[in-house]
Amino acid sequence: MNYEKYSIGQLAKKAGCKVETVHYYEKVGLMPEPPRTEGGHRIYSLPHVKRLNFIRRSRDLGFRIEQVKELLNFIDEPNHYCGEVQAMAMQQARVVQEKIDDLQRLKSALNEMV
Amino acid sequence: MNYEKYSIGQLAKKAGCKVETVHYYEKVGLMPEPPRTEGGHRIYSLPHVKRLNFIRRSRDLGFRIEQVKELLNFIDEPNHYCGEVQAMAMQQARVVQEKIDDLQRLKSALNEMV
DNA sequence: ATAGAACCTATAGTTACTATAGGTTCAAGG
DNA sequence: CCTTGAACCTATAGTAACTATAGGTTCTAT
Repeated sequence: MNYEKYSIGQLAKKAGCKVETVHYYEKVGLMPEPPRTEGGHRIYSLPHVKRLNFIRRSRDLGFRIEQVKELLNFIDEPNHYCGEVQAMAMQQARVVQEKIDDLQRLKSALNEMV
Repeated sequence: MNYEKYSIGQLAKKAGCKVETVHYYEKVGLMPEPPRTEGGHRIYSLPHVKRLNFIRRSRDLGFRIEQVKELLNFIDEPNHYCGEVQAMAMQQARVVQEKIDDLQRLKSALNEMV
């Protein structure tokens, strides 16, 4: 039952980003400070991989670091039942839908050219 | 038949961005150098408004400046019939579709919380 | 004619990385 | 065991895409 462990290089590779980017995300509080080896090397496990993948995808879709933090709150937060949290999730879902609509229009424009 | 004219401030307002951003886009070659008044103030018209709106929406969807330039090429380019241009348009359409899929997944995740 | 809002250029600061420097740790072969 | 080179460490500088500031000029509306 003890999970597989990853070095920062392996983690970065799995998420398709640079080691330095992971350092940066740790500094700004997007990624947690993980356990370390005796010598000080960072040790990651599966949840870290998933979290980093989520961050990368969100950033790639045009969300700011602060917005990604808000999105991650919904994942970290255990009480989804609170009305305020639900309202925020709905608001974010609307933002996402607007982006989808914009992309659909862009795709149509591109396809019309072909 | 002579079109409505806009100052840089009016243009920026219509696209929901800052005057400085328009200056920047001109510097990096996304926006053209427009005609000027005697005194040197920039004069814009409707096509500029449309172009700036397109740039802003694309940037907001996570496209880099260089990618936006490529997308604008499809709009500026008169010969859509060239096979190479069509292939590039199709490639871009696939990139856009991937972003749409990612956003759909994110939206589902958010809606599941509500 | 003039006051003040909006414009001009140039430069410095911010965000989100990305690259470099100079040193330490780890792991694989001898 | 020992060494050697890849991967890691921290800290700092550089880049992309804005954003803000400074110091001055033009435009517009009384």
